[in-house]
Amino acid sequence: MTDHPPSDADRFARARRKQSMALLEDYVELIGDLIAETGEARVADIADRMGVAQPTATKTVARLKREGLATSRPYRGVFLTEAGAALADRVRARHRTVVALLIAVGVPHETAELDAEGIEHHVSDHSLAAFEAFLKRA
Amino acid sequence: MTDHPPSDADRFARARRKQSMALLEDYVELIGDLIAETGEARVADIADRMGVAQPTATKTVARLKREGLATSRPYRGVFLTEAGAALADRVRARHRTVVALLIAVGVPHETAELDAEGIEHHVSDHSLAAFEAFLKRA
DNA sequence: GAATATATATAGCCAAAGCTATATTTATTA
DNA sequence: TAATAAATATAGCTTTGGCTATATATATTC
Repeated sequence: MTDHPPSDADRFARARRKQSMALLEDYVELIGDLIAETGEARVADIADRMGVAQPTATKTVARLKREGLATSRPYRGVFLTEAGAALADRVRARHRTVVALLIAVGVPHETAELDAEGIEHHVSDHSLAAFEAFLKRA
Repeated sequence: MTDHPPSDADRFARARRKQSMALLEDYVELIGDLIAETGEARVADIADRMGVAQPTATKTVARLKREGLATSRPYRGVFLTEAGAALADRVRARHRTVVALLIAVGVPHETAELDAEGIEHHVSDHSLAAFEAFLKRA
């Protein structure tokens, strides 16, 4: 039971859920990058790299903390929890695979990077595995 | 000039713009489908197929009207403008191509349909052309 | 044609993600 | 160390996209 093909409504609901994760994924990946690059993730740098105003970044960091992905103390930098760091790693790997697949099917490099930014959040583990298999045999 | 490679902020801003179009694209496609299938697009049917409550569908139809994509009169069905119908056609074609590409690289049919729902909105015309070329020579 | 059922609209709520303006805290430098 | 600069936080606004509850209009059926 519960094995009927997904309805339109099911598919849309799924896409909405993925979308609500997308921003969190981008933030944890960026915070991981900043820590790797500069040793710390400051709210001002996060805002700058995300292309948003500083209070917007502050607010989203608060959401990351609520969701158990990051920690921070007032007027100090932002850090990833274990869960946040693990998510960042998965997101980074998925991003690379999506870009590689796009290039493999003929999308120019720069376009691949641009489109991947939105696409990656909607690629399931199932599809990701298929992409990796395709890239291996291509 | 203005030809430096896109920054992170540029890419994120682009993905945000695409996302804000996504819901409108889904609605016009669905409205087009309903009209094709049943001769009319009623708010109750739109809500049902989108998997949202009826007032949510009403509100989004209002936004479609504001954006010049649809028309409607109180307690009557919803219709697409020329712009709305043209968008629906483009969206439908893009959806088919994205599903076909996913299948071509080895993603199972049902997963392809599920993932395409979110992915399609972030596939640029440039990538779409590459997908079509790949499918042709595959 | 009046009663009932169905469909649509409206009111009012919530959370997310953006913004500007301003207060506060931390860091730097004169 | 006091003044200044820079970073962060907070307040308060907007739009979008959800929701429930309820009012109103249209359709149906007795």
